[in-house]
Amino acid sequence: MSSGQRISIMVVDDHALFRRGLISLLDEMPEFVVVGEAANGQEAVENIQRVAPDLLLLDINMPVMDGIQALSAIRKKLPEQKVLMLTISQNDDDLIDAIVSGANGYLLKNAEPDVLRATIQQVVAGNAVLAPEITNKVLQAVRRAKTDRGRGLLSDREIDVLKCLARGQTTSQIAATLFISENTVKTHIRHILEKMEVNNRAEAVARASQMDLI
Amino acid sequence: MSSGQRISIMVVDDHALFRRGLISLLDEMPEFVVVGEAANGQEAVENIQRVAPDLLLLDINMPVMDGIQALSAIRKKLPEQKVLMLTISQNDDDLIDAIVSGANGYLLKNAEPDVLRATIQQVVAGNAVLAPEITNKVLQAVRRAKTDRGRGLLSDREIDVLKCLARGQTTSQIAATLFISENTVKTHIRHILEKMEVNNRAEAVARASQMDLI
DNA sequence: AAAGCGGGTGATTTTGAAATCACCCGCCAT
DNA sequence: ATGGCGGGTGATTTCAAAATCACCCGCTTT
Repeated sequence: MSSGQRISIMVVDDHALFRRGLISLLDEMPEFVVVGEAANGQEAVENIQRVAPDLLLLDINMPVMDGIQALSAIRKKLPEQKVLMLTISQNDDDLIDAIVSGANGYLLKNAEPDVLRATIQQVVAGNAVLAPEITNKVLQAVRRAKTDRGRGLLSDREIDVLKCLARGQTTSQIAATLFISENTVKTHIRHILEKMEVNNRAEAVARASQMDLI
Repeated sequence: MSSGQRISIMVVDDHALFRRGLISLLDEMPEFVVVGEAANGQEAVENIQRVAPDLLLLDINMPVMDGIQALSAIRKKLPEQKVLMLTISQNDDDLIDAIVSGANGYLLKNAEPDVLRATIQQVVAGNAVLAPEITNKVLQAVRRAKTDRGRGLLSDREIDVLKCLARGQTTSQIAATLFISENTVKTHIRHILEKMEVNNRAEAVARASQMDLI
């Protein structure tokens, strides 16, 4: 789409009244032109190449084929296609699935028309845009992922030792607390330092704290 | 801060000219009042409780103590403190470290004043806000994390089998391809279905494709 | 000089996952 | 009835990580 031309949009939603209302709204905006519509994901996948919109507005919860499956299929066929999810779902799994499947944006249906307009323009311009509440969820997901990765990195015993370190215990105190020898504690600490790629126990504790491991 | 009052801000940046310029800019905005400043993370940590701003504007690359370390320390002391990173760094590690350490927003120094104004208001209102380029990076990080988790979930052999399944091969064809018995292939498939929490091989292939495992 | 501390190298045993395979069953097509 | 297919249960061997411990060294404090 060259400079000055209108952005072409395809709208996918199973609720006819919502879809048609949205199309009316978009048609009233001089920057956009609605070039296609579909009532479920399967229709979207079947028609998108023929319709060739600049941007696909895609609901998630739909019959026949949901928005995530449709997105996956579309992403395979059209790697550069801009897709903006427009849904009521704030469900973490839906959100992560949408992102993993290649969504360029995620907006909630409670957004104001002006927000939709600005978001469409941003996404077409190459930026990822999330609804504010969704951004919070994504950041929380990133934090959880880091904590989970950390937990997967260290064994239960190593975490035990790390917790003792965080309480300021010495090697011999930790040995007494966990009923193991000092030499065992030192070996666990060695593995902790290796796995976390840090140089000493203070750094390990700082890193573990940051990762919510302890 | 009650309705109608100005948002109080503390600015942390090691470059005096930038910091002072930013403070002038913020002071010109009727919605804000700058109540404190610091030239490094350590000063920020030391002073924030006394200063008690509604929002902390925090650079990352600073001497003495960087913004990430400061953020971690501040987050421990003041779990509800709003912190908006303001940095030039688009480095993935910095970004993830900031998020993991509890940043409420991440803005780049190339943002326009109006964007800064709107972002501060959004963050104080409880929303997480990221610069557009940063949102893209976060989404990519989420995708990578999912793929990495998938790779960590399955052994190399299981991935081999999954790739064969994706090519449409049958159990006996896979056995021939990998030089193992059909029974071995079936065991691998069983473990794949268990680990991915799916019910059949088609679902496993769909999920693996979505996760960029194959 | 000795004790206490953290950091380092090396070893052995145990444990659980990985990788292998056999066999059984139901369904469908021939 | 038979063959081909996917799904299921169970077993054995191998291997790498987990968990354990011994010993040595340098530094600091007493």
